[in-house]
Amino acid sequence: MWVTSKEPAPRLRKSPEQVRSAVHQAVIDLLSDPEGADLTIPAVAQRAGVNHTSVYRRWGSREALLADVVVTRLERDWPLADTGSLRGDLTAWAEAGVASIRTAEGRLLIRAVALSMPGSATAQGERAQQFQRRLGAIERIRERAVTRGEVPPPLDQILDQLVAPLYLRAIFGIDPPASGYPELLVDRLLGGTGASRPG
Amino acid sequence: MWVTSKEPAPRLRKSPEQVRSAVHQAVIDLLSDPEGADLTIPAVAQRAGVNHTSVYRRWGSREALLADVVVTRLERDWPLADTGSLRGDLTAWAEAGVASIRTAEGRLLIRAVALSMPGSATAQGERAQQFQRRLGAIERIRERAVTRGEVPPPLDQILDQLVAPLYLRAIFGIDPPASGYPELLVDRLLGGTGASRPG
DNA sequence: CTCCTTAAGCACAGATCTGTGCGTACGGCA
DNA sequence: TGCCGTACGCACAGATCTGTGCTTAAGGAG
Repeated sequence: MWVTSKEPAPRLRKSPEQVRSAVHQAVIDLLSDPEGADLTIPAVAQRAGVNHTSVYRRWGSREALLADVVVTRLERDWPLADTGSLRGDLTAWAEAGVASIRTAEGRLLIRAVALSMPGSATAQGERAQQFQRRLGAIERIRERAVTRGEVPPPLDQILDQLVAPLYLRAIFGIDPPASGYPELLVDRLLGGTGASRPG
Repeated sequence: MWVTSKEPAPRLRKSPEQVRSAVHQAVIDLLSDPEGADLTIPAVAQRAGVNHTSVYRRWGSREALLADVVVTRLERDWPLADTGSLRGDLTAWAEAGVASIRTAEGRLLIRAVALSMPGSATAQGERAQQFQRRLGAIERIRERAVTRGEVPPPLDQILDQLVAPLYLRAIFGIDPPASGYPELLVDRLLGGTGASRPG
């Protein structure tokens, strides 16, 4: 009894880059697509068309994988602009954020920033630290402003009035006002028209 | 070969209320205590000294259990005050929030509000809706203000300037400024001293 | 072309989670 | 006191996740 085409199954193998790309996309898909798919490593691997051991060995854990995807995509989709002024930089940053929030993927990524942090209370310092890294863009904006001779608001205030609204809306899926939102936030932060100019 | 004390193991059983209480506390403990304990139902049950089937049958899923704990505790720890004025109500609400944020348990609960939502993008509407329920306090504060003849800021603005900073700090474990923070937030929202008085 | 390092795929197994059926303790009620 | 519904604990089992050892394909260096 012969089985036709008994070739030993070409076993086509993906290159490391293909694996990386496919797995990343699979994570996004699983976060987006089904209702409450629980983003397990076998599920990701299957969706990516990759053996699950490849994922286990490369990333080690679900947390690490998620963090990798989030950092990679967010740094690509929510970049740091350099417009030459504090107000311009903050507005550009907020605009990029609003644009991200308006896409399903963007909301998922920002939300995952909160989820991907180590979940314990003991690790609260870690979480703050990781988040601070994500806030590197804000810090650099402030530093550039100082170099220029501008006086930026303290980080706490930027957190409260610019970062927090964007993150809250992303996490809970609340649409931002239809138009002028980035400018509105920056105006509230810096004052009506241009209050942050040096003396 | 006789085994000494062959009594059939008294099989001491907890009452439903004891189970509920022990399980709730176990969830809090597991969220707080270890590094990255993953809050599985067996783990919760073991920590609570309860059979895991009890948890499965009563709550059904990890998500439902977490949501139950969060709602119960938050409504207890972050209540809604009635001070007789919009400014007073908002300040009291913010003060309660800051107090919660300063405790490890409070941060965990608020953070869990975000985590306990159904994780899919499709269910974004649901998440917003659930969050809106948590915002019932804010809505009631606004309604009472309107009844009094005051003109409260739109919900969006309260979200941006009062709710978002508190939630962001809770989720990412960023300590609020040492003193005067609730008043600071409310002042930014309503204006320096008492701008929300009716005409 | 050959060697060599890297990493993907396969087979297999232990651990853990999830869920079901059954017996029975507890509290309320007549 | 006896009956009865609720729901807790136990035993057991299927599914799924997590991880290991091995083989082998792919790409670069000499």
